[in-house]
Amino acid sequence: MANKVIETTLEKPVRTLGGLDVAYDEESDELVAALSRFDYPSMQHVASHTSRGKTAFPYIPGLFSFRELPAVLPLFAEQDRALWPDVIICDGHGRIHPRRFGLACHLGVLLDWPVTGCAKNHLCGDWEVPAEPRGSWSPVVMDGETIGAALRTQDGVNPIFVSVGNRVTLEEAIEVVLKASPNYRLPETTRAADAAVRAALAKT
DNA sequence: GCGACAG
DNA sequence: ATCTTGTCGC
Repeated sequence: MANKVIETTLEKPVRTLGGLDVAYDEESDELVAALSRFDYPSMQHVASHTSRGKTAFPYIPGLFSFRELPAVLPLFAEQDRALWPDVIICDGHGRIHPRRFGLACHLGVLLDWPVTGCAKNHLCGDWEVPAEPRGSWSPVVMDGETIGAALRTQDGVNPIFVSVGNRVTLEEAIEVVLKASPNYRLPETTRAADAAVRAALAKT
């Protein structure tokens, strides 16, 4: 499946951005997935919608997509492709993965759509701490190949990990994620999706 | 054998 | 991811 990842420049200018996140309720084995939508590059929040499901796979590092994708896919199946955000930002890695096929790649290949990975923590690969200023980044290398970047989205905060999911270049992924993170460590897309899943899970 | 390990 | 008090810093 990793061979099906297409690492190319975006085909059209980005006008909308999407963000994904999932929240769980261990007690009921229920989970909620959310897709947030933003105008780009204005980063004005347009809307967020959620989908409920049942946990059916445990969390295993390296097999993350098998846990979250079943809950995420319905968010796209319910919509016309023309309404999908131009670029989707996942809350997990893309090519930064032992088999170079993380959640963002898996979703990107299944949808055949531009997707970028954006994780809060390191999974694999060697990297150096980037310079302090916002926008600084350093490559994440594995087997001599650059598979992603450690990106500083705000001065002095810990870097986040950006990597190609599908149909974008690493440089484009870094630019989009940085512009989507004007005020906080995480992209507005991820923050909005996170707020949506928590709110939905709260009223259960 | 030992350490690392997205959410 | 989720739980959960106090604490440090702007």
